[in-house]
Amino acid sequence: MRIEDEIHQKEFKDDYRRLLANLLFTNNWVNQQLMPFFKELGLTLQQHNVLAILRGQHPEPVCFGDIQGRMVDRNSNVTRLIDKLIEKGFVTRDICQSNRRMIEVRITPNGLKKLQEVDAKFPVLFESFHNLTREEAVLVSNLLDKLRG
Amino acid sequence: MRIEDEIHQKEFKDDYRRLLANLLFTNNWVNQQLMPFFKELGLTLQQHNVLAILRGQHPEPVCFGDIQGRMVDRNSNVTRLIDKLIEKGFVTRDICQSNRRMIEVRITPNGLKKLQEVDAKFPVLFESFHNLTREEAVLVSNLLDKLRG
DNA sequence: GTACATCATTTGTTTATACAAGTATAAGTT
DNA sequence: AACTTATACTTGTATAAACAAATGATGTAC
Repeated sequence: MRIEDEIHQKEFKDDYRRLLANLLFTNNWVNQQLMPFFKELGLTLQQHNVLAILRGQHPEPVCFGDIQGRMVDRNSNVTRLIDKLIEKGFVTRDICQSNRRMIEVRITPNGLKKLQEVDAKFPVLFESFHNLTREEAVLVSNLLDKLRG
Repeated sequence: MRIEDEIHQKEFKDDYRRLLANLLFTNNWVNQQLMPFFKELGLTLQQHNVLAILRGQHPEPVCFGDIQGRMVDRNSNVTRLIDKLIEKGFVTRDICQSNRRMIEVRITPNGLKKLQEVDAKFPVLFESFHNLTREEAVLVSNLLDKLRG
């Protein structure tokens, strides 16, 4: 469905403004599919992002700064995210002995199990993305890279 | 800059997951340019969106439902957005006489002036968008339309 | 015209975001 | 060693998002 129809706007002043509206609108659209998906699994999008980062380094620990630098949403407050994940038993935190300012975060077996649960249900989540061919997905992704400069 | 480098991830499992990460990341990137821009002008992104919708119908009023349906971010609480805009003197609200459940919202001269102020500074905001050619902007926009189905 | 469903907006509550300021450790300087 | 600066994380706070429930006006069925 064209963005003009989605937001009941006849036309945009130029193609760049149309793209801006489309990006923001599409992001909301994506989020509204992601949020209930992750909620059902007892995670938020950001919490899942952190777990995936930790699994990527497992069994090595990751410190807060590295987590932040690898997160899709850079504005997340890592301290509070990790607090939540500890509550749920998905990660552990320890003071790094070589630099006591840093915190070593590790994913637990329970955290890994939760990620497998997420992975098992991923195909459902990605159904809508297959409205684009693989080639188109690559094309959009590369153009977004170009947009950011 | 490639999304892989932005979030320090070597590779993605598939092109669709890469696109998902790229969409979310790019949206955050866009927002971090938009937010300070609008903040400096005393508006939020959603408040500006409402004002632009009202200007589109001016001098006709717009009711809450129509505002919601035209907003880029559908989750916004229109009641509270309008409250803020009234505080700032940019809109007025009146009960619709033909259907007293509805609220007629109108943009004020001050609201129009604020929008002109925004428009005057828009070119700066859109500089980064010109990393894409007009053709590329159209292409991405159309592919996003296709993605949503 | 009373009862019931629907519609348009409002309010409440919980959680998350944005941003600034604070604390503790480490590293560099004189 | 004392002093400054930078680093890595924490805390506080004000605002906004998400979601459910409530209010009040209108339309519809009987």
